[in-house]
Amino acid sequence: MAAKRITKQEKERITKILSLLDEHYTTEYKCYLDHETPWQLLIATILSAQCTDARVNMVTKDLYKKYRSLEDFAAADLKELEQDIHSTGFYHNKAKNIIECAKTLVTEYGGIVPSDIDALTKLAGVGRKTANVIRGNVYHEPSIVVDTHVKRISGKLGFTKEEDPVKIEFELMKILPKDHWILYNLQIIAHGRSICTARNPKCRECFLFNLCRWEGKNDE
DNA sequence: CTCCCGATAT
DNA sequence: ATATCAGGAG
Repeated sequence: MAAKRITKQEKERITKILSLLDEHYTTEYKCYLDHETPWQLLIATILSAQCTDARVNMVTKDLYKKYRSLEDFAAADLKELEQDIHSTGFYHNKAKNIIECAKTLVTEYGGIVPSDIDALTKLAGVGRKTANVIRGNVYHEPSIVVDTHVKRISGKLGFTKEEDPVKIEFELMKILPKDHWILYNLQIIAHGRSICTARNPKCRECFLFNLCRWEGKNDE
């Protein structure tokens, strides 16, 4: 794999951005989705598609009291589970996927969430983003999670011009140091929620203002 | 590319 | 009223 050629100035800009992110946000590998076990994080992440993590945490709080194991989810009644997760949206697909995913984990993986990217993405409702969340937060394997915030903000920062999440993932792997791969996602989510929001980003309050390449900066 | 979909902020 | 939220599958 040919290394992406980056100018010295660009490398310094990236280093400054990462160090400012470290300064303002967490440097812990602490996930924003509440969970006690790997399989709980997997289900929470499936539920998090197009839904705020605050909402997911409200739902999982009761969900994990009712369904105490993967076996419970595997044996769950579809309509009942749909009601249990209703407020997260996409509840038909999510409920169906969670049950199928739980069944596969119980019957084929002995109830253990795999760390292999291919094994993970074969599970129902688990795509590349969810798989990388598990790899990073459960197994601490360096991985780049490209969610809506990483996609939006990486583009604005000038880290990538790609639109496809997989291409963005590989671009970021080339320019970000490996020890920041997991952290980058967590910090960008925090930044994306507080300052670099999708609508009306608060560029004036942004500590990355002078390092950002976005041409639509609102700076009066 | 389209569909899935409720809750919330603007 | 509408855009957006830790996306994934057909």
